[in-house]
Amino acid sequence: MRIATIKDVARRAQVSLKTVSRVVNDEPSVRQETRARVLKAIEELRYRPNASARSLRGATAHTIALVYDNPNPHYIISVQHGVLAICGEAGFGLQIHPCNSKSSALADDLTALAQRWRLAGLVLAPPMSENTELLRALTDNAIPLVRIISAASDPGDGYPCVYVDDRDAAYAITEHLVQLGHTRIGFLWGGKQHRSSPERFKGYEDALRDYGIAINKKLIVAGDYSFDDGFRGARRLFRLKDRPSAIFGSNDEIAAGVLAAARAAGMNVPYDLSIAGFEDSPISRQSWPALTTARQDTEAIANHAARLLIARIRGNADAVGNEGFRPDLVVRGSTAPPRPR
Amino acid sequence: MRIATIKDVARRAQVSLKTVSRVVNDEPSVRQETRARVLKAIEELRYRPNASARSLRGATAHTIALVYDNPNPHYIISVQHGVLAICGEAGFGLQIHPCNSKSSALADDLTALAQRWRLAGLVLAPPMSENTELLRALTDNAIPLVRIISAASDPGDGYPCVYVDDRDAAYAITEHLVQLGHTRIGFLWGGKQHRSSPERFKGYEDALRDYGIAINKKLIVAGDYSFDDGFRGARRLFRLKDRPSAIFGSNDEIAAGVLAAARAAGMNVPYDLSIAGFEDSPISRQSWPALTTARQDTEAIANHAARLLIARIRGNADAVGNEGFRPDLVVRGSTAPPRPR
DNA sequence: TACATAGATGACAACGTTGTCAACAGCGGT
DNA sequence: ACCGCTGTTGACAACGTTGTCATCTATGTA
Repeated sequence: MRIATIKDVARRAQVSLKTVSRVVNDEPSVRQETRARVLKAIEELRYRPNASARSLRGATAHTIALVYDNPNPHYIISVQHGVLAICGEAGFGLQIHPCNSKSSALADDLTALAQRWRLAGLVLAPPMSENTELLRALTDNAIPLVRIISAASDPGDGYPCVYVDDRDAAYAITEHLVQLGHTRIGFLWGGKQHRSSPERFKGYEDALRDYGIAINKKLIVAGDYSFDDGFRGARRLFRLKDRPSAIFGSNDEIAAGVLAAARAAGMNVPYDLSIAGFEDSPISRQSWPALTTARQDTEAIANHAARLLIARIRGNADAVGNEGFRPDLVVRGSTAPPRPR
Repeated sequence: MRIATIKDVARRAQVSLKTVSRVVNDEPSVRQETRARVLKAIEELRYRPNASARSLRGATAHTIALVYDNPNPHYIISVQHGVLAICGEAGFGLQIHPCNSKSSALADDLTALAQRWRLAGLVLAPPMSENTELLRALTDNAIPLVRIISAASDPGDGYPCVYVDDRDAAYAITEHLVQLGHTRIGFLWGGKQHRSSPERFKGYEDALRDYGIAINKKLIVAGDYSFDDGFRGARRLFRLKDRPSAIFGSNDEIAAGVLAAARAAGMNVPYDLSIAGFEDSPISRQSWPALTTARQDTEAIANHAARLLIARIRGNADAVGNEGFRPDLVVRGSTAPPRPR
């Protein structure tokens, strides 16, 4: 069965192509009666505008891309759904584009992608969103973009963004541990190329300083936002003469790794060791005990990013970022006061 | 900077539009020398064919959609990446389309989607792939599709598919438990609308029968492929007078729920209780002890589905499904011989 | 009555690409 | 010299839509 075109609708409704176009695009100056006739024809023929023709006529396709390189499926799916929801409302399509953030050809790849599909713009997830060189290359090619970054405020570098205050949330988590009575609190870093890592560390550092607890470098271990790194990092901390009584993992995966290591070492969480994560990903709820963490409303963040991008595409160059998303502390069973010595 | 079109290339290479088109599409009958001249111009102008124009000219866009309604992010991401890899090779774009498998408007939604974007075809993930009514509606609208299903062989109902032999793998898992010495083996069902659920149950049933162990209905609990159902189901089994010594959860989420319930009940896994899952999702590795499970190579399965779809789109209507994917048993720390009474 | 004004509608071109067909050159065979 | 072939190239239309401009009608005003 041939798919109906605007021509078929025009013939059936006894009007010109242009009038149908006007009805479809909700343009004014169509008589009520005419509009009704056209709508009826559209309905009867099950007419759907051809996106290819539309985008050929206009300068760009009504499609944006989501660019990411992040091993965390739950996070990515949330971002995807958040962006998709807005795309759906706005009549935009979405292309997903996982890629290698370390590739030197990234800028060329993305430019080629955008040109090939005449993409209207890009949403960049971390860590791509924090690669200034890339941002400049894309901007030089006049590709609209919005990025999701970790920062306390809009960095004001001219690249539009939606920002999440990881520092503040990490502060809250550390504060929670301190208030439980912990003073020896381990910290496991996330990946270095993610800006969220130093932000979260800063929150940890600031909280300790504010509560008058000295930073102990031995309690701080590098890592890469992975379960295995959490496991290894925890083992390293367990070998210290003076073990930490609490460990703050830079994300839930790391914290789950710490939990596994604690279990392997025969420790009883939270009594022998408190553990906190970050993100409120499913793994934090599906551990036993469930992990204290910081809830990030990733879908809302992605909603915001997509809305911002589409507003800019539509010509509202002043459309501005958010007032700042701030993850909320979620206290669960993995944290408790330290065991008295 | 304006994006170069085929016209610009033609002008610069001193040839006609059509000749450029021939070079771009690797058509024969272009002199070596001409081809080189055109390629040079393409390079210099960084020309990229406009996908919208191409698809407007042809019958459909070079874009397919992946349709799913599955709460498991790891599974979905794997399928996405598997499909994307093939799309990349073949020069196809991908639209992702999460949806509600229970929606009655699903067939209409998908038809509208396909028409609007002039999609070349659909890849359907479970459980959409197992909804015959939907398949018929799509086929009636001449929308090419390939589905990923759970079955021991191609059902031969005319809808092309890639199939995964869940029954066989579930048999292997059950056999593993039996061979460890378990005779009271609990089974937690997955979601009813997933065809994989009865398949996995069948594997459990068949193995028990083959080893002469009577099926005990009390040990079989309904569920929905979720952690929480695993938790609840396990608690129910724990209340039995004669508890199972092993529990087979229909997927890793369920098994992780069982593990949490066991932990909450103070049991020592695997000595007090053996637990097995299905899928080899990250949660199975990130539990402690890590879960015995069946490894599904989801990306390879998705690769295959995408290849099959694209072959059919390209006119090879006889392109046929796989020889059957069969998940492999992966033995980890969560299973051990039962404790002697 | 004439005239300006606004509202409704349509004709037409253009977006970038590819399929169809025609043109032309060079070649070997009659 | 003529024919028919093959290989190479280009002119042109068409895909479905929307922006531009022109036309036409009805209405209100001088």
